[in-house]
Amino acid sequence: MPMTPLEELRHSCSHVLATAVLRLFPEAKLDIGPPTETGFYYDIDIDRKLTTEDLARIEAEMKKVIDENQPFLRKEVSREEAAEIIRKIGQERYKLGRLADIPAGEAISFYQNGEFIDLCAGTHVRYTSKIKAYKLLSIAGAYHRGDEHNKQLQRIYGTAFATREELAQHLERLEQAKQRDHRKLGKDLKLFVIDDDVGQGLILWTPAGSIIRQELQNFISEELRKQGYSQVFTPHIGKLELYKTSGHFPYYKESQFSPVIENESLARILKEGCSCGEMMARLEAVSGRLAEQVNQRTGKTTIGPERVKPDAQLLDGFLLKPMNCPHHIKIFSSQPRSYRDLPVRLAEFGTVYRWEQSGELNGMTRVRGFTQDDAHLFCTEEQVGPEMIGCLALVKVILTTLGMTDYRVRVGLRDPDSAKYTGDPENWDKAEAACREAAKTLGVPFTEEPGEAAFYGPKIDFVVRDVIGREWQLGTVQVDYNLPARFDLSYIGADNQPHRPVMIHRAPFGSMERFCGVLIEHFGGDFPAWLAPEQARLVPISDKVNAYAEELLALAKAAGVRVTLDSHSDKLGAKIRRAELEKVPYTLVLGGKEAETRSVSVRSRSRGDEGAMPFDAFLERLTAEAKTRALPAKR
RNA sequence: GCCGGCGUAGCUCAAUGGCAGAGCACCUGUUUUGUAAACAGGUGGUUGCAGGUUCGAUUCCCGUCGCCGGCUCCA
Repeated sequence: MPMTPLEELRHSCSHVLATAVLRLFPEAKLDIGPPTETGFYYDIDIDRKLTTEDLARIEAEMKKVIDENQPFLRKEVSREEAAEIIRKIGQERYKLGRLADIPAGEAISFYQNGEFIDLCAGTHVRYTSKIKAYKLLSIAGAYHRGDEHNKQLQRIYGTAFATREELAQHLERLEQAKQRDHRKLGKDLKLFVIDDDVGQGLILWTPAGSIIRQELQNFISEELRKQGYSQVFTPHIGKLELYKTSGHFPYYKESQFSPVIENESLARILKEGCSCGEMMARLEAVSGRLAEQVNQRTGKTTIGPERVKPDAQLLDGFLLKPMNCPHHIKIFSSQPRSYRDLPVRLAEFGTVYRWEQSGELNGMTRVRGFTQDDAHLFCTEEQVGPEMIGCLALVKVILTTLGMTDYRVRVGLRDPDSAKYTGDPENWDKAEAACREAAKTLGVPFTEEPGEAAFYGPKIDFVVRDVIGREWQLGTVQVDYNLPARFDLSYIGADNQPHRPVMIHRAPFGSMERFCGVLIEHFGGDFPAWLAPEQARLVPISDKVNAYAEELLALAKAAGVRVTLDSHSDKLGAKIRRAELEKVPYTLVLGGKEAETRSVSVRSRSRGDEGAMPFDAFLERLTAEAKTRALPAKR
């Protein structure tokens, strides 16, 4: 694929970067330096730690390279010549491997600018002087070939644009992004906190944030009722046995909190003096009975003999649930089901816990405990298609209501070359076809991506692009033929024979935490009235009208409005400013005039001063706005 | 988990190998205000935590915890 002019510019800039680095640090070994969506980087292996001061030096050296106006010259060579050049310039360490990656028959080329020559498919701008606006941004560690078993190189990130104005705009956008970062706004607006004493990645929802979450949950619950879902509640833990049956433990052991071992089991193994290794082995082992059952239901050796131990050695314990499905499955299987009962749709705001690596945690968007707006649908083969469509429609309604219209849909299919998938290929074909058909009904562009499926079935993900261009995987709908077999689920069909239901997992928001995080940034804290923790603020201009203000406060509260009264002795301007900074949608100014006419002067955060109106009329307007879940008017 | 950077008042940020400071917020008083900051005073700190070097460490060193930017990962 040919590079766009901007990619070409950035790629050239990364060569200039490498040129400068080699001038300053001739011993540096280079790996690769491609353009990215917003800039470029170059991965460099060098013994000294690069610092931000080094960045400034490198940037200064880059300016010289650019001022030298070096032409970029392309040279096509044979594989042998290429290896020879790489050896000559002392860059064997990574470049020989990169050379080996080039498939036979493809052209092998070098690009040279000044003294610097690099194995590179191109393309480049003609002269280094074409690079007019660039900036080095940061240094980061990056594993060679993205594999954590390889050496970690130092990656220098930078960006470049065609003009200085565009570069300045880009840097300005980065600054704006920082201003609407949910971690900053979450602190400023007191939406959530994370406390070390509670734990990393564990969100404490403060009163204000809880209102937003509760409103979202109310919203989604309303939609679920319309669509025939049943609400359920299940506990935060489940026995290890349950997750051994489902296959989550120990298969995903690395990303789970350690199990809680029952006191009796713990006492027994302490008495036996078991090592930690032996303890883990016993925890992960299953009974012969379970192995036999699961293997029979799934029709293959899902649980190998090495994991089977005598019953007397097994340890009992509980797992903080990493998923809600096993609990919902147990509700489904708690009574006989007829085909007439299907589909059974069980929904829960279910909190799950996963052991994310510490370096991965990020505000509300990557956490260790989170609440999925989860549901599991148990249906017949024939119902998979229509149910999928229903799920997708739900996600669409939600995103539209919130004004999140910039999203794409990804149909995750199995990777034909991988053996990690469970279930028989026939079912996979059917499920993939159902996903594809359902996606078509959305009227939104979608991509099919092999390798993106879950191990138990294909899925449809909604990838939302936020205001500053980042993509977030939020809503997801997944088809599952695996768990119904592992749990031996059945329903009685019209033929009076047992049949295996199909499960659909779906979560329109994904998790409340991530979704709220993205939503905070989406609105930049300016929530629509229905979500705003504080919907209106009464601002008396002097304490002469405090009594009137108190009266309105009581009336508004009685009408269900989230309202406060600012009775500080500040001047009006200061109160307005405070309300603006706290992003309250409506500020109601009260003075003598208003008190006489039982009115309020309305200042809308999105539209400014709107003049006076009767208080009752305002209440009606706000209530309607919240009820219809209207989006804030554009400024 | 890995690489790098950073941890000073509730927030934003100063400062120094020698008594830790400002603005905002908060409290008190004065002011009674008409659409983005009235005035004055006051409270607030084991400088993330734990060691070491030193007469003396917030500053230098080691460890640890956390945060930030990446990498890896995300059923």
